[in-house]
Amino acid sequence: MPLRIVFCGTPAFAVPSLDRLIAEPEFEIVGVVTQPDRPRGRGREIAIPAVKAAAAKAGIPVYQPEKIRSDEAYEYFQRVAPDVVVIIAYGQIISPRLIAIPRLGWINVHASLLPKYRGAAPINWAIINGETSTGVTTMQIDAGLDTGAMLLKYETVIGADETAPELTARLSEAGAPLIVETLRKLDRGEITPTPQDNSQATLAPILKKDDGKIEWRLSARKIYNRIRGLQPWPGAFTTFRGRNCQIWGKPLKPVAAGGEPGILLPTQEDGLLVICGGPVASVLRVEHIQMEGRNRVTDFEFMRGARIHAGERFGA
RNA sequence: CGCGGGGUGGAGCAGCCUGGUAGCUCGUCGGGCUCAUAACCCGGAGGUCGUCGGUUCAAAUCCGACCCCCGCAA
Repeated sequence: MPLRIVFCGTPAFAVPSLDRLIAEPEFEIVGVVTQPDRPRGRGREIAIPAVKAAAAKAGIPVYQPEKIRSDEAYEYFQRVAPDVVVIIAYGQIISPRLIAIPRLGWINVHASLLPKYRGAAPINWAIINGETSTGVTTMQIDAGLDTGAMLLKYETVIGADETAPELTARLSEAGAPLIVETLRKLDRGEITPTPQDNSQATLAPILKKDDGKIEWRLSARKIYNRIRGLQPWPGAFTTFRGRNCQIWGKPLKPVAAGGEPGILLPTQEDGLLVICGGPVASVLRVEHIQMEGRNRVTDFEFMRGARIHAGERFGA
């Protein structure tokens, strides 16, 4: 008898795990639950969740409740009667009565080494905080926010220049074999859940637009961590001549340059530099910039069109 | 019908409101200067001004439709 699984998930991060579970004969995906199709992005066009597309491709029935805590959704889970529910980046809180339904519980794949970075944006905050390693943890869902007992972990080094989308893709792939192994061992009773040490817990709250606003008083290194960690949204942005602009760049080693953080230093050899703060003054090399309404361009191209005057600055 | 900005020689921009010789920086080609240079000087080539239609004696510029790109918002 294959293990009967209901899979809950929404964005692309969950797809590798779903695909892997579908491919394993010892598991049977009896249903996929995902968020409703909703208007998204420019033009407010209705977007189909990545998980829905993947489920449809495999011919698995999809259920898209507006609220998973509704009576209707409760009845759905009772009727389908899974042995276990796998939930990855679904996007809604699960109520205790739902958690109680499957005999093996609800198993979550979380993109951090718990109890660090509980919450919606663990990958982004790990990079923003300059962590050098992170990972994926499988855990049992309980009533709290990513507080359940841990099952298996995968650890990996964060590349010095790795961006959030890159790390997301890697951890997404890493989650697939981990969830398979977790379910397999859980079914055989080969795993002892390990409670999280709450005293070590940290939070990774969902990103806000404002998190991307560049504070030029920070060190170039910290700003760089934000540039890497806040992709693809909200990105790291500032203002130039009263208009918003997205910034990509990296710290430049030592450059003797004083001045207020945010001041621009156009150079012919090293491109567009910006004075940053920190314990000692630091400098960020702007590699690419995108003014609102314009395409993303290199700093050299930007300087040609913008004609930067002495003393001009970002974020003024 | 969510809000807004933009598509101008190879690149980045100005010009549009207040229609009438298409400008600037860079690149490119030729020449000059220099020990030398991505520096400097002189000269040249290169543009259906996103597409279609309308108004006008005249449209990059005003009006309409469409295509593509981007920011906000999610």
